[in-house]
Amino acid sequence: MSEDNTQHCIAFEQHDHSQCQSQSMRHAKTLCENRRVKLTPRRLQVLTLLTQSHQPMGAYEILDCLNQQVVEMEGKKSQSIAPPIVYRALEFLLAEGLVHRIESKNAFISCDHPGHHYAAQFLICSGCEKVAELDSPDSSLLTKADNLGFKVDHSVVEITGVCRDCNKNGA
Amino acid sequence: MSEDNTQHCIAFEQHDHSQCQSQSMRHAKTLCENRRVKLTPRRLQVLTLLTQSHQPMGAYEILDCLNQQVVEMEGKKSQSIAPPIVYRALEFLLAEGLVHRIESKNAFISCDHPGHHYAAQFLICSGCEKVAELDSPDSSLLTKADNLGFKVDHSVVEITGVCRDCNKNGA
DNA sequence: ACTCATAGTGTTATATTATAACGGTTTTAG
DNA sequence: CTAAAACCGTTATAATATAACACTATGAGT
Ligand SMILES: [Zn+2]
Ligand SMILES: [Zn+2]
Ligand SMILES: [Zn+2]
Ligand SMILES: [Zn+2]
Repeated sequence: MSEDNTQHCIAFEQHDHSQCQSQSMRHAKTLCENRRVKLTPRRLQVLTLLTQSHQPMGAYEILDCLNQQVVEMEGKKSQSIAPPIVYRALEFLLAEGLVHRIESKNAFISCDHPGHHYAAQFLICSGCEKVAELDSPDSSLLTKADNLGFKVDHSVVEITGVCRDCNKNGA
Repeated sequence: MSEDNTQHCIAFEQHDHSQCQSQSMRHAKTLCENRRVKLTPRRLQVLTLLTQSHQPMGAYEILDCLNQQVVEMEGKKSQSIAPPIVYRALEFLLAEGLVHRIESKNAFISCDHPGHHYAAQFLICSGCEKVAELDSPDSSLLTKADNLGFKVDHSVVEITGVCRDCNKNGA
């Protein structure tokens, strides 16, 4: 059973995030082209916000950002955007595995590792509020479920605690 | 690593539930006495509902039951109970590990295995809507987190799929 | 028994998160 | 050029959760 224990949690580590972000966006575009699904301007706008922050955002937080951008673009005249617009974009992004929902925070985060989105696993630091996706999800749980004759559709794994950096600093 | 694979998920199995329920209640009472915390009438009332159903209930579903009971007791005259009453009872029961929150359903379920409530793990059947708590939670995930220098406070593990019975029947 | 502190309860109002329903516009397939 | 489907925008409302305040019961110390 001894799997590779060298996990990388990019969101907890120093990294060139502007490159990380543009890579995510490129990846998303390719993925949508390959699947013949449409990454429309709205969806792109929401995904861009999420990849930029690299952290969970609430639906209404995203909504506020969109409205900000509307003001900047069009000068304060125009109507403000309504919740369904955000939820619909999120629905698409979730379905394509480009975004995950963090159930214990009612929030959404862009996927770091498209490919195993059906079994994403997260570490959530209560110190710095950062959330990191495990890059090699643990499968022993799913195996156990399988042994019970349980056919897995989707798994939610969210571990809350204090990350290494916050442990160092807080001590 | 080869752990015991003989999981029992009592909520998915035939069992004498009225005995299961009264045992849970006895256990809760003893636990509260030992800890010198008060299982007040309200808290008892909410816990009773949850152990009776042995399934997740939403806060407002619980609220409706309470109001039902008020009507039965006092004849329809009296005021109806308000949300904070339920949420406060739940807050207590969660803190004592007598109840778990199912994040992916915004619902609450009584604990089958008081003792490891810090690391409960659930199987959620989308066929029969039953939810079962694993009686020996998998620890390999928590170990991985630990190896990353992450101090775990609380873990949420909720696996959605189709249980064995529903697989049989649905095929 | 009196007094204060604390924990529990009840009530009102409101915040936060999410969806239903409808109509218009754009895209796509035939 | 249509007709169907997908997408978008808007209004209204549903579902979930908490803030704030006042009252009551309990308990410890005097
Ligand atoms: Zn990054
Ligand atoms: Zn941290
Ligand atoms: Zn039972
Ligand atoms: Zn089932």
